[in-house]
Amino acid sequence: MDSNASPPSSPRSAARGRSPRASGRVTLSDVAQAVGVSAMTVSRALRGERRVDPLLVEKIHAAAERMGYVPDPAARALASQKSTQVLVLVPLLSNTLFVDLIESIHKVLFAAGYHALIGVTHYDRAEEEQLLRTYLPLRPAGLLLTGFDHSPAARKLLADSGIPCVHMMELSAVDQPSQLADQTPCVGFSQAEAGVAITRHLLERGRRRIAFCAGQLDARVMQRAAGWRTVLEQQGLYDPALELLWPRPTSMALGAELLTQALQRDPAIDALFFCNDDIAQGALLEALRRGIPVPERLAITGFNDLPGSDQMLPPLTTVRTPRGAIGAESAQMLLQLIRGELVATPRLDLGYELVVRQSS
Amino acid sequence: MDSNASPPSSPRSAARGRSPRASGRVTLSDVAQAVGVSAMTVSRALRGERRVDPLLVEKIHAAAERMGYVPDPAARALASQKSTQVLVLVPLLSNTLFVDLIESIHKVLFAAGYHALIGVTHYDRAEEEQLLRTYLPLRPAGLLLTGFDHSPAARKLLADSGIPCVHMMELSAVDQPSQLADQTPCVGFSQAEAGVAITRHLLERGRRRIAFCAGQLDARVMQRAAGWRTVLEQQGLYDPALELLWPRPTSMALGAELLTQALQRDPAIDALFFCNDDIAQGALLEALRRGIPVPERLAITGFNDLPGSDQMLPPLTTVRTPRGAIGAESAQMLLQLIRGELVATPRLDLGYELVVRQSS
DNA sequence: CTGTTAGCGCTTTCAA
DNA sequence: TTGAAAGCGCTAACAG
Repeated sequence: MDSNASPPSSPRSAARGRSPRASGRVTLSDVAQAVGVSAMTVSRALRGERRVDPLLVEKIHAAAERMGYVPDPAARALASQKSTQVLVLVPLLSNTLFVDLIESIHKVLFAAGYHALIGVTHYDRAEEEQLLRTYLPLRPAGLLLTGFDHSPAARKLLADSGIPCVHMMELSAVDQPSQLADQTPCVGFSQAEAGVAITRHLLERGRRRIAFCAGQLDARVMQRAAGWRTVLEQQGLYDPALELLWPRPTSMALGAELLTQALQRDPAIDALFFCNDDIAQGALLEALRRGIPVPERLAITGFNDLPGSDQMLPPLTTVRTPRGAIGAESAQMLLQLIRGELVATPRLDLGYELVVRQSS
Repeated sequence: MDSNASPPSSPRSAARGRSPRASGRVTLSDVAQAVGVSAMTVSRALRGERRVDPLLVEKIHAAAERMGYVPDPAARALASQKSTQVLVLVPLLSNTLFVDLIESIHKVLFAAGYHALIGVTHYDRAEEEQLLRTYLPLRPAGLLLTGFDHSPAARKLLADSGIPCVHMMELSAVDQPSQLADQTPCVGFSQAEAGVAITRHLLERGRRRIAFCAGQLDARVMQRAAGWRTVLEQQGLYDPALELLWPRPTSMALGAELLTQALQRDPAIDALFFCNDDIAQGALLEALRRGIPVPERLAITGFNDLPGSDQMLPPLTTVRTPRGAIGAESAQMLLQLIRGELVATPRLDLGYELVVRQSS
């Protein structure tokens, strides 16, 4: 046979002009050729697989570095059916709570070579579902979702995808103490217990008519409400008129509004338990404006310990929620799931801390 | 030839058991087979290319829908060297400013079939550079960056990538009014002019000793400072002692601290121009705590008109920045660049609005 | 420990 | 207007 014979043999090797479709980037086989090994070996070496000659590994790393090789995530995702993206869905970015959550997630994932793809649901199950439909085809390596409140279709998407998923901020219900807990991976704390703690604190301070004021009535807010209600019912102090629920988003202005409404509805109210610090801050300022002494005439408490709560007049009593830790631990747990490792505590309770300042 | 003859012909067609590497998802050829056309036609039809029989288009859409076909972004990116991701880099998420920016970017991009990939630089050029290194290989369709302050290496990465890019929040410098402006695409407003406007307002209110108090000394803050300085110099009122610059992040607590420092340094100061609303709010609360009458004894102004500024005691005078519009217009401009369209105004000035409330 | 082969699912290119 | 062929850059699967 003539060695000048046509195509079949080594199609890429002598290719100087490259294929018309080539992207121009340095590829795995470029590096392989330079080092004098196969592309597969380079692939293995660069991914840090075992069973590659350490000397080769070194040479390959050097060549890759020198040639400016950067792996192509699309090719990798297509070939391996995996990506390094982790989809993170939060309800909102305008609450520092979720920003803190995201920051710590990002830190843990990034260090492990994964990337957070952030989606915002605006507390809307339909929007969450659409985001899942949009981003699941990207084959994220894992999912980090806020809460458990998903549409049935979203649940199905999640289940069908088979992608590991950790739920953040709240804990799955444990029906019977004697019974084994639900094994759905989740990291958070008991929102209901935190609601109980704040309410008990107000009772200890001698408050009798404690109103619960909330906006943005998501599942977690309602759990706090349940905690509050339980305590008041135990004490025979519960009255439905003490429940001020506002379905739309929270804001400082809403706090002023709810304080006004509460006192109009029942002037005997002596404490306001707000579901979030931002409305509590607004209420505090409204009290200042109207000359209502806090805490003497009215105790005010918030939730989450957001920036500025310690600066208020008076500083706001609140519950510090461990969102940084929740983000970090969720990401860590997800990484374990992605790697197929056993998760020791798939239902991780990180607790909360009552921060008593001068507003109560 | 025996029709039972082996492989070469139609390798995929009769494949029931599929290849061992197949992902299980419905592919383009599945749809093609169902409709009885080639995969190429399905590809064209689904992407809405012209020159496909309208009847076929309809049949193909129906089949795709029925079979649950979802395009594979990785395969698409690999084959076309394009993705639908747009990389959005912001300094911070804990400032509502950037959250508003992101929200409106997301809305515009999502509607056009693109997705925002959010990265946070923490005002750190090295971190920005690392993010670019990490995400540029994803072949984002475009880039949306905050400001113009990039490391030299980052500049090179940007230039080499050839990916369209719009800079947000500030405007490129125009050296000579008569000269053609720099054509780097950007959407924002003149930070310096806004600084001038606030300072003039304070002068009009009869203030003489106006301090500039800032944290997080990024380029935009320094431009506001320059505006302030220019005005004071024109009036012969400039004094370096009036400049209180704090390199670390802003917070309400910092506002309290800077107010204290300013009055210690010079008790004659009669106005404080804060670079951001959060520190201004902190200062306002500190004034309240110390019984300093605002604005009688001390005028206080902020920047950005963040949530809560209208709730303060007294409500805060500030500059409303058009971040929503900046996000939307930047995204729109980027889409034009991606599509190779001509951009009418590559340097888009969206202005600002002085919001005079009772603190000045 | 290393290499070969054969795709992943899509789109570019060119021909009909 | 449609299709066939080829390949984007990488890795799974199997040999050796």
